[in-house]
Amino acid sequence: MSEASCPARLLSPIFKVLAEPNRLAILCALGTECRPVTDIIHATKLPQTNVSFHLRILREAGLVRAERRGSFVYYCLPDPELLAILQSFQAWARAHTPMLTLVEGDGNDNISPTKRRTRSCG
Amino acid sequence: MSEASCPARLLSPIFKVLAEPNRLAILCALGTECRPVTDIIHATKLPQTNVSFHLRILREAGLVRAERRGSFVYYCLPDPELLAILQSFQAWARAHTPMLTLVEGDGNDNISPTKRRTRSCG
DNA sequence: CGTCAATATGCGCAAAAATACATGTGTAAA
DNA sequence: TTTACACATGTATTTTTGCGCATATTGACG
Repeated sequence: MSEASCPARLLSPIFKVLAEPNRLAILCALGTECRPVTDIIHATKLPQTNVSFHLRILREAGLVRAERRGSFVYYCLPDPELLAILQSFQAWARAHTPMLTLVEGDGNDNISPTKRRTRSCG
Repeated sequence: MSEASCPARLLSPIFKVLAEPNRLAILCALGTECRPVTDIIHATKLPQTNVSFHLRILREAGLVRAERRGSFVYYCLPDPELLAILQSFQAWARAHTPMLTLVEGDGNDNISPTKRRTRSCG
């Protein structure tokens, strides 16, 4: 059980691509359809060069696919299941991380582990 | 469909935490059990300060929980479902990204979209 | 109380990554 | 072929982030 069954090296580059808010916004803007870059620019309100920059990273990671149609380049997800996975992940996040835009938490997320002795996990 | 249903702002910080290979390795080293930091250090072969550094980030993200037992601090996942989600993600990655440690791909992952006219998505 | 082991933190640095700006490329139409 | 539009790329700059080192804190023990 050294690292063969550990998804670290496999998932890390994908998570690194998905960690960028603008890239996630681009994926969401795409949804399940193919859309030209101009649409993405309008949907995300990002400058064109920035959108192209992120699209390249998404493309090289295999998270989007590009096809030219005339003078437009359409981008789409290679698999709609990716959106489903993202949403299930989102559901988990909603349930387990109170560190959102919520005004305040119970203060349990920023304690120093040196301070507690709860002992409920063992 | 502006950004309320878009998981960008919600998932981005979590992905950012998960994007670090050593942090994923720590999560994998934890598995479903609670283990003291020393165990994690041995399992990951990382220097102690580095492990503590990453553990803090994981803790503040709500991805691990810390409990002191005597002079040891045990870390564990707040929810075993996280591992399941990671594995489903891994399954998806295996199927959709040939950009792994594979010696070579079909060359379809680094093409410039300016070069192609496949037209199979419309 | 002094010491040791376990763990956390502050700081400086180096590497990486994101953004903006300028520019290049390709395609369609005049 | 010239112009205009859609998109990509290269470069410089700034910000972020991971790491190592030294050090501080905490608890067990004598």
